[in-house]
Parts: sequence; C-alpha cells; structure tokens
Amino acid sequence: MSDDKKEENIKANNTGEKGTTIPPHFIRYIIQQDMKTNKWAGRVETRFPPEPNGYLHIGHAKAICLSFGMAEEFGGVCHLRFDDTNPTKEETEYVESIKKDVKWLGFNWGKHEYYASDYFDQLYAFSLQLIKMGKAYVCDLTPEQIREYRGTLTEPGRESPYRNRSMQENLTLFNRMKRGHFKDGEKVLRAKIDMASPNINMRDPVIYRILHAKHHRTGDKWCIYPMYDFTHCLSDSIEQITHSLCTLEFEDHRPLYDWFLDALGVYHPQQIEFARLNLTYTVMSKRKLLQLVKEGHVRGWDDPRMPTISGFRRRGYTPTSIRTFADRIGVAKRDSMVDYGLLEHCIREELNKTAPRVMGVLRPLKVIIDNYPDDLVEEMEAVNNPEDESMGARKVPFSKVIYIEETDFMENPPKKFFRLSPGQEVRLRYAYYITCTDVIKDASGKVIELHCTYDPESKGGGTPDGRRVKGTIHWVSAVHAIRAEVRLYEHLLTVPDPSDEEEDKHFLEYLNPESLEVIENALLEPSLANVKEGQRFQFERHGYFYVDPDSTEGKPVFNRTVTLRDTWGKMVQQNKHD
RNA sequence: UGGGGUGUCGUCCAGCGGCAGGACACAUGACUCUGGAUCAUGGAACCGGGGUUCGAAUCCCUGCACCCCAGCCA
Repeated sequence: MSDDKKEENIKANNTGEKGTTIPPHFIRYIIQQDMKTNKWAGRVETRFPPEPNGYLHIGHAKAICLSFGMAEEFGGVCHLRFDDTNPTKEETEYVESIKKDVKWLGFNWGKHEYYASDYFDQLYAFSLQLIKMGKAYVCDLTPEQIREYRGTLTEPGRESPYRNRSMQENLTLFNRMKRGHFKDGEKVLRAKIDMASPNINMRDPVIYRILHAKHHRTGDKWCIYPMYDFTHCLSDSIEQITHSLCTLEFEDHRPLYDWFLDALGVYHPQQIEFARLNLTYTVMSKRKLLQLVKEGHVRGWDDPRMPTISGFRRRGYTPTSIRTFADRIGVAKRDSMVDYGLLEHCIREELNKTAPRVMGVLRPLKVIIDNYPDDLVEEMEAVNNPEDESMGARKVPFSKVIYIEETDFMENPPKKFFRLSPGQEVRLRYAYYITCTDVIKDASGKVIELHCTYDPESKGGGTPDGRRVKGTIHWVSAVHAIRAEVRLYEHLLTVPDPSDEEEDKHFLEYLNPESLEVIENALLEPSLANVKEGQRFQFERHGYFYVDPDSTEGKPVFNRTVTLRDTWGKMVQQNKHD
C-alpha cells in the first residue's frame, strides 16, 4: 500500500467524534481525496432527492444519513430536493411527511429546499437548446411502437421515422405540445443519441411527455412534463451539486447524464452509486408499501409494523438508534440483506441506558397472599434505571392481592424453570419472597388463581439469612393497578426474504398473521397513570414500550418497540423444535 | 444472448502485495433482586481453476454465480 493510501485509511478510521470509530467506506474515501486535491474548491454539496409519491422508509434513512452525513462531516450542505416531475403520482401530503421524517432524523437542509418543478422553465429552455443543436426531436410513435423500435437487450433498436424532422418542424411541434394542441401520449420529445447502443438508456430516450394533469405545485401551467433522467442530472447541475449519491440501479443511467450535461455544456457533478438497503422480514419497495396501506393490511403508512420512518417513529424507535444503525450497516456496492436483529440491537442499546423501568403485567394471573394483612398497603421502593443512578427511584404500592404474569407460573415446571410453582420460592421484584401453597382452577382445568404465603423478613427483596432465590418476577397490586391497551408487534413477514421463496408466490402470502396482538387490559403499576404520548419505558422482563398517539385520558396505549433479549424464551423455543 | 455492476464468517462491513479484523447473530462461563444489562471466552469466511511473486483476499488470465437495464415511472 502506498503511504498516501495508508494515511488516508488511518484518517478514515478516526474521523468519528469523541474517539468513536466510524468505519471507512468508499464514498467517504472519494470525498476525502477530492478535498485533498481541491477538486471542488473545498465544497461538499450533496442532495437527497425523494419523489413525493409515498412515505420514506428505512432504506431512505440510509440514503439520508449518507448524503446529509457526508455534507455534515466535511462542512458542506445537503439539499432536500423533491423530484416532482410526475403530477399523476405526487401529492402534497407526501411532501409534508418527507420533511417531517428528515427533520425527525435530525437533519437540516436549511434554506436548501428545492423542487424539480421549480426548474421547469429552465428545463424547457434546455430542451429547446437540444432541439436547436439537432440533438432532440419530436416523435409521433405510440408507446407500443416506441417499445418495438427500442429493440431488446440483445438486438439493436431501429430509428424512428420521425428522427430526422427539421429543426424548425421540431420547434413548432414541441411548442404546440406545450400549448396543449395534443392529447396525452400523442407525441413525445426524444433525445437523438444512438438506437444501436448496447445501453438501452441511450436509445433515444424520451425527455418530455404530454400529461394533461394538475401538478401539486405548478397547477395547470404545464401539460408537458420532463422525464426523470433529463430532470435529475440537470437539477443536480443547476444546484451545483458536487457529489450526487444514488443507488446502484442508476449506474447505467450515468452515461446518459453525461451526455445531457456535455451536450448542454453545463456544470457536471460527480455521481457515485451505492447499494440500497434490504432488511429481513419486511419489504422495502414503495409499490409494495403502498399496496399494504391501500389494501388495509396495515393501518396506515405509520403503522408500527411498517418499515417506514414514520412507522419506526410510532413503534418507538429513536432517531439516534436509526442513525447508529445506518452507521453500522456501512456503505458498499454489493447487494445485501441486513439482519433485522441489528436494528433491534441498536434500539435496545440506547433504550437500556435511557428508558425508565416499570412493572406491567400483560396476561394477569391473580395471586392472594394468605398471610399478608388484609388492609395493609406498603410502598416499595423501586429503582428507575439500574444503568443510570441519576434517574432515582419511585414507590410502588404492594398489597394482599396482586397479579403476576400468567407465564411466570407452572404447576409442573420443567427443570430449569426458576419462576413460581408449587413449593418453589420466588422473589417479587422489590417486594417479598413468596411460596405457592394452593392452585385454583376453573372447570376446564385452567389455573385462575394462586394462593401463596410470604416471608415478612424478605421485605425489599432479601432476607437476613441470605438464602438464595433464583427467580425474580414482576407484579402489580390488584387494587392499585391501572389498565392499559398494549400492542405487541412481530415481524411483518414470516420469512426473512420472500424473493428467496417459491417464485410464483406473492409477498402478501408471507404476511405474518401474528404481526399484531392487542392486549386490551394489561395491568400496570400506578406510576403510569399520567403518561404522555411519546414517552418510552421498559416494562421489566418484557421489553421497551412507547406511548402511542391513540392514548386517551383514562386509557393509555403502549406499543412494544422491541422485546428484551430472552434467553429463557429461546431455550423453550429450541426445545419445542428438538 | 448485449450492456452495466457485485462476489470475504450465518448476516453486514473492513482489508488496497506481508499474521484475514470489527459489529450483529450464535455458543460457553462469570456476575446479577429484570432468564435484562455487563464482563470474559469460543466457533465461524476470502466463488472456482490457472498464473505472476519469497509471499496473493489483494495483481494477471479464465471460468462460475448473483443483481440491475427493454416505463411516455422515479
């Protein structure tokens, strides 16, 4: 390795804040080189260019973190530009949601909010210029004919019979297209490049089409709209973008962008492509996400099961956890499928340090402590967060009748079951040791109530004799508990990668019927009586929960963001499969 | 079959002619009033075949596999 390269790599390894190591990636390396050679006069100007035709998803988050992140890191700016060239698909609602999501992630475009539609006049002038140079022509072929003339992947295309119209005729026709003299689809403007090019994008691509549709920003001003390829590279040019970061599928559009830019002799940004994000157990295409919403498979774009940014927000993910995730998955050019577990790891890691602990019983089983005084109520002191002493402690009321988790009791436990069973002593977290003395069942044999005795010496969770109690379970006092709705989420899909399965199956066939379980009446400790939307908690031994906007005065609603790691649950699962 | 890309632990990412490393996941142990957290330990990979070289994941040749492109979508 050359000394220069070594030096750069070392730098790439140490650009993080406060000693944290940011892994190097090829785009960062390119920008570093450009800064070193002063290629762009010290500028780093990127852009995030969404089309406002849907909500942003976690794959967009990766792109946002990259483009905004690089700008931030090198003291540049990142533009937010809406690629709104197709009025039939775009809506203001989407513009608003996109701005909200980018902001929520913690990025700022400042005054650099742009719309491709702002450039329509300029773009029109560019197309006129191309016509005058003999590099664009009006074509009367129907969409079907254009397709036929285009050829195939292995055969060259044929030239359109309209390819050699005079410049004057093209000018006249294009002007009439603009003035609305033709119906949708009747004519298009095409670039005159090379119908025999092995790159299909170069076979006289359409650059303007007729669309008599109202645009969300320009209204009825236009009835011709520029195509993406033409618009996008020129928008980057107009905005003086230095590094235009996009996904792999645009790699073979780059020659076309080069052609437009060179033909018009305008500023030429550098495009760099990277692989888009794929996540296990979910889908990431806007088309599929739109279908999930439109067909009601989920409750909306922000359904906590959706891989949208708004979905993750409502699920309880934090901006930081998503940005951490984006850092950890890295940036490269190979197709990949990231394990959903990594995302879960990122949110657990953060919430473990920040979320206050509380006790909540999801599936209650009544326990009567026979030797506990009938009317006594004791306030037990509970630590709010063992990871952070500064978060203090709270009081949790304890009384004779409590509820514990149904799954924390087994009449005939397997070997390593440390929880409550007849004759086995267990610790009630922050309270007493109890021993089960009697099991009450209903007619069907289902356990409906337990009788226990407690050891008064064990108050707070320990005894003078120092005897070991292996299991600790959570509880709520029956008279003090509040009720809440709790929504438990699982993966959207039952398989990690539907495209890996049988080919003729549609992704909807892999929708997980158990992706949402609603618990109407969970019982929570009373400190949760006045929670506010947006608060996060750890329900001890369950997971992290987020207060949903559906919450009402008397009935909070909690979304489970992610479960705690559960080695016992894993063991049970494995034994089932063995 | 034309063009453009990509192949490194189970997964994601490093590596730039000199001991293949990190993260997640997994396994084992320690600790624990959350079967959480934490700590320690471990298993685990260079697509195949040739070549160049003292030495190849890295350079060359060759094969193979996978992804993208035939919208008047972006």
